[in-house]
Amino acid sequence: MQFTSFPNTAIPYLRNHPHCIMEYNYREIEKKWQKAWKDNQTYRVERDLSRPKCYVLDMFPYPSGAGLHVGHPLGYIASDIYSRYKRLKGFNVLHPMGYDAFGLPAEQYAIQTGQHPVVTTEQNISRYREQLDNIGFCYDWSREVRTCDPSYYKWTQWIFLQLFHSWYNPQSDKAEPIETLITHFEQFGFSGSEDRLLTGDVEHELPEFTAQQWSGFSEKEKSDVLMNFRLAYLGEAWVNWCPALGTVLANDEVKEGVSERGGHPVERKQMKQWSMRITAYADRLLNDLEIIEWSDSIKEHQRNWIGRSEGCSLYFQLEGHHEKIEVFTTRPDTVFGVSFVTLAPEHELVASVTTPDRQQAVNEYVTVAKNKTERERQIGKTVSGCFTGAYVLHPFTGNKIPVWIGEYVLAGYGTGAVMAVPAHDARDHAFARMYDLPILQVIEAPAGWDIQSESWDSKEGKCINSGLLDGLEVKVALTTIIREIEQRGVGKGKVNFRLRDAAFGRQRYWGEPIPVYYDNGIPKGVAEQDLPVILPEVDKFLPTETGEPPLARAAAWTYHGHPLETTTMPGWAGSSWYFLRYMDPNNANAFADAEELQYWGDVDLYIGGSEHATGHLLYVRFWTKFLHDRGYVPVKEPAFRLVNQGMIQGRSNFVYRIKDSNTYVSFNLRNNYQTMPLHVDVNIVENDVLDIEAFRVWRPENATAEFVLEDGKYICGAEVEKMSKSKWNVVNPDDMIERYGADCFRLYEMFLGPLELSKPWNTSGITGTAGFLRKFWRLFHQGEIFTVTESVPDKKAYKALHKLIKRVQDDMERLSFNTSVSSFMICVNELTDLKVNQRAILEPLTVVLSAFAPHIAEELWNRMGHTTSVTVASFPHLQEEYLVEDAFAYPISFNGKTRFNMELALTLTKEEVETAVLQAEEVKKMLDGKHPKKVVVVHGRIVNIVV
RNA sequence: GCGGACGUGGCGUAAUUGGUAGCCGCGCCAGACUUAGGAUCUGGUGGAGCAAUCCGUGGGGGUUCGAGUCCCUUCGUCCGCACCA
Repeated sequence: MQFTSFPNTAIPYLRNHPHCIMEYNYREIEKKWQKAWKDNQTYRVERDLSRPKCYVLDMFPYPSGAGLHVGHPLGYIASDIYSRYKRLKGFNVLHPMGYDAFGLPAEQYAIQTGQHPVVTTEQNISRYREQLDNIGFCYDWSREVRTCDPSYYKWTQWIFLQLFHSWYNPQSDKAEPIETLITHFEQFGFSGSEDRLLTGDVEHELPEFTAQQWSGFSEKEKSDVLMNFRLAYLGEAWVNWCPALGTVLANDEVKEGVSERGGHPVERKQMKQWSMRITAYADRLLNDLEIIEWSDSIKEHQRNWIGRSEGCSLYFQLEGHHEKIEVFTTRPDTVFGVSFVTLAPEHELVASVTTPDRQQAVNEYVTVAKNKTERERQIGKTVSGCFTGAYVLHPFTGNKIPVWIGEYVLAGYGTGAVMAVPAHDARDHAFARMYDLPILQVIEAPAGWDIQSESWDSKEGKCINSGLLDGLEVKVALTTIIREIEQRGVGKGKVNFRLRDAAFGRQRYWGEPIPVYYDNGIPKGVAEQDLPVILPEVDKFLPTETGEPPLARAAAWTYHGHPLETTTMPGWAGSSWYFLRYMDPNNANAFADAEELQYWGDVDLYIGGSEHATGHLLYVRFWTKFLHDRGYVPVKEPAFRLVNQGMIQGRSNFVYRIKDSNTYVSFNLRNNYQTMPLHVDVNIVENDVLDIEAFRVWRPENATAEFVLEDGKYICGAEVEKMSKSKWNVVNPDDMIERYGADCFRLYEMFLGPLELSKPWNTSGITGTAGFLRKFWRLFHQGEIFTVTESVPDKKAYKALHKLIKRVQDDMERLSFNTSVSSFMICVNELTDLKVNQRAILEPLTVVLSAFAPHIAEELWNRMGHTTSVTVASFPHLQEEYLVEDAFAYPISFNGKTRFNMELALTLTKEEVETAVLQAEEVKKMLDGKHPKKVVVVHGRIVNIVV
């Protein structure tokens, strides 16, 4: 373990002047030790093969202009405590922090003010750092990373190039260099859409070619073919276009049809676009959820987002055309119930299959449907559709089946076409009812079920009217029909995913440049040795007059004379691998050294918000798996254990003004008047009592305010809302620390409740933890004098201490921080009652507390004569013998109801306890001469007498 | 609609394997010290009742000697996803 020696100046501070600070002066103590830790680089961490590693990571923040409120540090405090605990337990703990510094808000601000995002980002970062430093975290700041730093994004670009130069081989089930694919083409060519090489989101047709044809292709043709396989690729894609932000957004950046940042409308648009083939990893992303310890809710979100469904594709031959319509269905067992086929309005066959007489109606319908935004489509859930005039032939019966267009069919899922079975699908049913299409029952429904008025969607029942399937249960029918479909060559068993490839290009300035240039229209990766491609200066952070992204404004935005890509990477690029950079943050030759990667491995504990469930947490898993496939990192998953801290909500306070007056009525009297509730700054309210003087100066118009009081006080109303400026309920950690100290603040945040739970912030409770720290401090002082004795403590004192040690150990593994804080309180209460001031108790107690309240612990540790930091102490060894009891007050219950307690030696056996209990006077009285039916004795727990 | 989380005093919460429900803290009540208290310290505090006692973990049912904890059912709150074929 690294030995941290303290400067000599710190030592006489205490021993020579033991009485110089008599009361707990947190301001002085905290400032002093924060400086000492910094000067001594106490939290610096190096690879150390002699000790087990532990990697504790916080999701790094986006440094916004608003700074931190009390909700933000919750997870940081938890991870800090855990890190300190693990250090005391002998682990070499990597606990870094950095900034996710590229992103939209800084750029929007830049557009409004002309201020360069570098400047505002820098300012926001220093503000964040100041606030973080106040709390006394044990981050190794020498490892800080910023995603906007060229020495960092050089490697983000490098990883992009690896993705660009790789493809996913379904045979080896991993990513490989694109060269292995080229070799394959050179030898075997490509056998078209049935080729097993196609993976992920490659649904569109890629014509087959022979090896010979391949070698005859031009460079451009080869590039176009390979683009269908690269893991980072440029392709036509339906994207979420946000006109207000002037950029494309990924699916997870769109919530309810509007942009997550700013709430602007988003529309579907087909664009040439850089994308990430995350769909190639869909199965592994799903399956490996089994091997990681993440919360059920996050895993469920990811499963939901990936959306795996098993079924089959099925071709319907168009009558009078040589084309077929391919549908995807999870219910091929209902194929005999198909009464029409529905295409998405965007489906590519719509134009060619529509008959002349239907042309006008179809055109009108498609135009209306296409122009609707996603949001409008979601809101207007009315059934709508249009007949194309075309027919397909049923693959089994040969019957003619009409082809319709329906808005309820999504272009982006499956093949954009469905076989409609109205009898067994509620959506098809609604459509059929609307347009009076036949409803053919093919699965038995419960007796009395009217299939004409409601569909039977359940996967239960026997097949009827289904030829070869008749009499089979659904589950059996499914496998039977898929086999049959494949034998007839009309389709094949298939797994479909909801997950789409991720849009990667952003038409914005403040992001990593994509290291690609165009050589005669052929996209090529910038050479590794030329990285990083530095973000250029531009005159304005706006698109060009011709609508090109801001980077097109940069002078000489070229690479060896070729134009460079003008879109930039999305916010999630830099955060998809930062956990790796922390292991070796200053490496100029690699994103991280292989030995560092090997030593630190994966993140042991990752703490962050659940809002990243389907964005960051999916992408970081994807990139990790990719880098693993290509042999760059040893781990398959970035984080073994993930915990989502709950949100801290605001607790707003209200005052009640009488209408058209400047008079305010106290809460319980408000209904006697016509009043209007108004938010009042929670910082001038304590325990719901308004500080009237502060209120008068809060706003000029309040100077003359009058009050209707109750019991001489003005009581405010309260409500739990989101913490936000406009609601005047923001509580700033700096204010809390100024008033109560960082240690107190840390304890209180943890004391609020379980880490994962969302809860409102209520400042009143903090006096409890403040009182605890004073009480703790008083254990070490007699009046004004620091007094810790060498005498031998009472057994009871040892018991109190070891009870605490046991609790904290257990709690740390469960991440139950709130119960630990309460155990500290119990312990200090007990030690105070016992008047304990012995070193043998107080020293280990200080070490245990140091993980939670490091400043006060360091100070007292120092006062006890130590010249090294408490952070390099060892967690006290639990001695169970102090916890052993020789007697136990058995609760004696009758029929499960406890009546009284009986103190009995724990050496007594079950039988002896039973005898002793039955002889007791109280028991005889309760039994009133009757014989107990049964006596249950649980040793050391309870006695239950059944009468 | 589907999925997840959760319902315990006035409030935040605790109860580790099914074994004394309400630990710890806030608030509240009383007292001490004080010119004063939004300071500090001490004691009390689930509800009803003078009391013995009774009731009590959203509601109902079940398993068990024993259920806050397990099972079924129902209601409510929060969070996801949502025409995903």
